[in-house]
Amino acid sequence: MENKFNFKELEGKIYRAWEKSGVLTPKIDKDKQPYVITMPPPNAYDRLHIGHALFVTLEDIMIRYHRLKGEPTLWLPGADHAGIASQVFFEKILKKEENKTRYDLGREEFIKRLRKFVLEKRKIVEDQLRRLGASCDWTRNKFTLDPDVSEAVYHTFKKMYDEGLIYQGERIVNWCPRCNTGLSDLEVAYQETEGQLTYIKYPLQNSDEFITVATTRPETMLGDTAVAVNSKDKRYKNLIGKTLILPLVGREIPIVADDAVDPKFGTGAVKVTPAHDPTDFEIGERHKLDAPIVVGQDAKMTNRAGKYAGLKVLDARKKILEDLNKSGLIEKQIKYEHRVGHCDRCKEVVEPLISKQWFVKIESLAKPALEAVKSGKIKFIPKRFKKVYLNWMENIRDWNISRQLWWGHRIPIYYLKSDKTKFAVAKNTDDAQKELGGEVVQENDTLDTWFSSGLWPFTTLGWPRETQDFKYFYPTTVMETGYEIIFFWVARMIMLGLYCTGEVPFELVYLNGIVRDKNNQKISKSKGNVIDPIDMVEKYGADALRMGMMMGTAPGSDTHVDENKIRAYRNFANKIWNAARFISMKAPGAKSINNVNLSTADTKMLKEFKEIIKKVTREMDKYEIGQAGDTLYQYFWHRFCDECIENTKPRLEDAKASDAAGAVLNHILKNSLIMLHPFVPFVTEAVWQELYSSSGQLITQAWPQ
RNA sequence: GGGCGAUUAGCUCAGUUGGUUAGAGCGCAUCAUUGACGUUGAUGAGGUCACUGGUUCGAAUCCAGUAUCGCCCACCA
Repeated sequence: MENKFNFKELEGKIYRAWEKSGVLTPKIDKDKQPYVITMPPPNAYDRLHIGHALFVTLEDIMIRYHRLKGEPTLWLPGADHAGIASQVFFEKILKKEENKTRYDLGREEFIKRLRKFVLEKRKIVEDQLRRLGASCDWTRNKFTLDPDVSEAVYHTFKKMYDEGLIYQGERIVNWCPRCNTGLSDLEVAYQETEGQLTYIKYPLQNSDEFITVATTRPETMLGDTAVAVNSKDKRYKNLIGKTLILPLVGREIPIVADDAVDPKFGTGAVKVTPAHDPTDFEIGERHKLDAPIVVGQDAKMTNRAGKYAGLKVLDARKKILEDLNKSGLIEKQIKYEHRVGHCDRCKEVVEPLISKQWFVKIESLAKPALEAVKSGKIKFIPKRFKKVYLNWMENIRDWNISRQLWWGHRIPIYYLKSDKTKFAVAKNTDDAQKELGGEVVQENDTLDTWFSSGLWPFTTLGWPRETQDFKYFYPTTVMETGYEIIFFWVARMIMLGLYCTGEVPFELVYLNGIVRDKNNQKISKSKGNVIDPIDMVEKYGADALRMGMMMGTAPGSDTHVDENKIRAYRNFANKIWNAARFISMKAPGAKSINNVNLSTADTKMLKEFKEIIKKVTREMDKYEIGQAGDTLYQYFWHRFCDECIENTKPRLEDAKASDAAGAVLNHILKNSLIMLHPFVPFVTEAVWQELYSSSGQLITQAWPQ
């Protein structure tokens, strides 16, 4: 053996051996309970980041542990088409390299090229997963746009539509002018922003009086169709029903009573812009008000904005304030902290505006999803997220599933060309034509990526077909993912899982935290603090990175990457290697501990080791992974190496004692390798091959008892 | 406005049914070294476990409150 663990040379070979041997593919054994994790599919187009390294490490540890225990263990890998992110990313490349937009290429060509791009990138992602040591079953690898997955998506959409759970609605959605699509409520991040609250006077018709309204968005006044006051507000009681003249526009608008208005805020009178504010939209519906759209999807003023048409929102705001000021209609302006919605993806300010979108009626889906968690059918680690989930689920609102994107599952709705009010859900154009009896055109929108992601635990197993995989491996065991996507993903999987299959999609939700840098900053490209996990693998080995990711972290709490820490665990991998090297030199071919005369020191060591086995097993079963890693690290290095081996050295040189001494060291080493294997799979496998595998068998020994 | 989390060594963090001298990594100090490993070993410095009160034979751990920081949710314009 070399005097160092040569991870650079060995890791690739070892991974290939795992993959080739077939151990990553479970054998279906009806007498055994399988252990199943569906991997959260990384975005196919993008390299893995350090957050992936964390989840890969945790999941691989869970998977390898159960595989070593002899359970049929499936870790199903895949990749996500990541609608918005991929499309926006590719559009940027297109712009940069060819100075073209997607419209220059047209839908078909754009998708064709993007698909090619994504499928190429996906290979890189898969290779990176291998380099991290992910022992997933590549024979079952999936992509969210695979034909069978798309088929399942269609099947679900159709079922939901037929059962009245999908409807089209024209209502306020959050629109991202940069991504050029509507978003769900979840995809909007609100940020405290310093703004101004402007008090504007709206004159009463045929009177010198006026009502003052307060707004943070003066430019939307062009789309005002009423002013609302609380019916109980004495100040305005006499004015309800009267008419105001909308400044700058000259339009007549009514004063209406609506209890959504808080009399204590501002002046107690609210300008109502149904097309550009969710609350106003509702007020508008209650009072049957018009909803003129004055801000367009490009975040510029529309033709309805008269002389302000074409101006960007902020420019229009400035101009309007100037004009109001000239007319003496601004009562005052005060500084005001308020929340402004930003696109979760690109950070652009979102515009709430009316548009036509497809929605999922969520109530009937949410109920069983609540129950499954309340009853404990699905458990959370750490427990506190159960409450977070329940709270969100109890207040859930309908889900906007349409996106004005090209990249994704195109909504399987077809309109009759001659009469667009007639449409049908169909698998393809031919079917649609048959059904509608004429030329058809497909809906332009695609489905929210999370719609297909929500089906992931079972589409990956062949559902809706009653495949052997689906019957045996579903429901899955663990869903391990980040707490930041509980609502986006976990909640949707639970709802759709119960809806589609009638069963929970998984029994346990294990949530990991966010990876931060050593200054406690979120890792992000814009902060320039990214650490490429593959760089770390190259420098210190995958085992070291894995240890660095999981040691000292508790479930659900944020974790820090620190190159020093990773370096330290490279030393640990090397320590394992050298302990083995020493034992292989001094006690090769050792006997079994059952066939030697154990000294009292030996029995003591073995007894202590048994305790360690129990402790590690207990911790693993409770998913205290960081704890189990720590126990093993401490034991192996500071007990086994520093004390057991050191103290045994003289006995190895003593002919009378060397048999027993060698047997004990080998026994402990061998079983330690098995227990360490989920954490540091490469070095343990390498050592195993050197010491305990005569013909290349891999570590498949049962977990020690 | 609600909810949650954090506060432990110079730094970043573990410490999950309350139990002897509170741990790790990095950093620091002294010493050792042709020895499985210097990617090492030994020894050591460094902690009023945020604060206050309570429960208990016993509290970093349980309870109540306070402070600071952070996160999430929410249609006050």
